[in-house]
Amino acid sequence: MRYSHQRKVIQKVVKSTKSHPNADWVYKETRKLIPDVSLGTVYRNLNQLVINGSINTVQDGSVTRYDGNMKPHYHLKCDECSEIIDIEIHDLNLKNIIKSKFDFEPSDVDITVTGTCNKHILR
Amino acid sequence: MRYSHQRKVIQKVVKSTKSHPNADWVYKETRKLIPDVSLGTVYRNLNQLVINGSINTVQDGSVTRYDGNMKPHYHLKCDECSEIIDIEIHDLNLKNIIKSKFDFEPSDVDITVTGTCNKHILR
DNA sequence: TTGATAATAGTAACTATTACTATTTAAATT
DNA sequence: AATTTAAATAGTAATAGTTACTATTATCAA
Repeated sequence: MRYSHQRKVIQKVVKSTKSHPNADWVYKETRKLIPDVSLGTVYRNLNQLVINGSINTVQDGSVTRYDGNMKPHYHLKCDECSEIIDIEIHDLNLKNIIKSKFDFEPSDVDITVTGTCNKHILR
Repeated sequence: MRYSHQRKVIQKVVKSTKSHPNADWVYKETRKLIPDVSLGTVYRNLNQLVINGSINTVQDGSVTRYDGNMKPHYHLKCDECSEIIDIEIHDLNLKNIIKSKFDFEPSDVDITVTGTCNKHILR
């Protein structure tokens, strides 16, 4: 893959936030730095960055969000404010459970817990 | 909600399979039984069946699939054949872990494990 | 410096889904 | 049983998110 300034900026934009932005947000942020970048370029580069392992996706209903956090982690999604929060849980051992119990060779475990985040829990 | 023949048939179609079909498959199957059913009717009724707790959804990338299995369960998705398989794991205790460790009130846990199903594991 | 071709901007097209509207149907009321 | 009412429908248009296309521009190897 050849260098491109647009891709470098798009990667920086995604890595700059923990908000799990969608393509449109990335497009708007990138336009602040490269005013005539096109939406197609943003989509193409987001896909390429995912393929070459620089960023991840989080599926939020039918829209794809992007995640610059490359450490293994899971997601909490608040029903009230739709915020997506990264969490790290180790020793969950889910891959081994699945491998032994279900005759399936796991490559990736995706966990999303929906509920209410601390901003909306009344105390 | 008023009775409708279309909705009854759509529900039966979804409940008749473990294949987690998308709306278009449900539409085609329903047309075999009600030839002039419209795609809009299928979507509207699928959404209503989800709301009233008769069926569930599984998000498969950007397309919504439907699941007649109402027992608590998780999903395995094969990278080779795209098949989605229901699995039951009990005592995973994830809600309690999250509640205690992350200041978040969980309502639902969604787990999808991608990998290779037994049809494609070479032995 | 030049040549090959990957990447781009801008736009059109596509896919999954929802919205709209005149007509039909379920079911409550007479 | 006939009438009324509003929910549900078929058919179609519209929308949102994303991908494809094409002429032009930029990277980078020779």
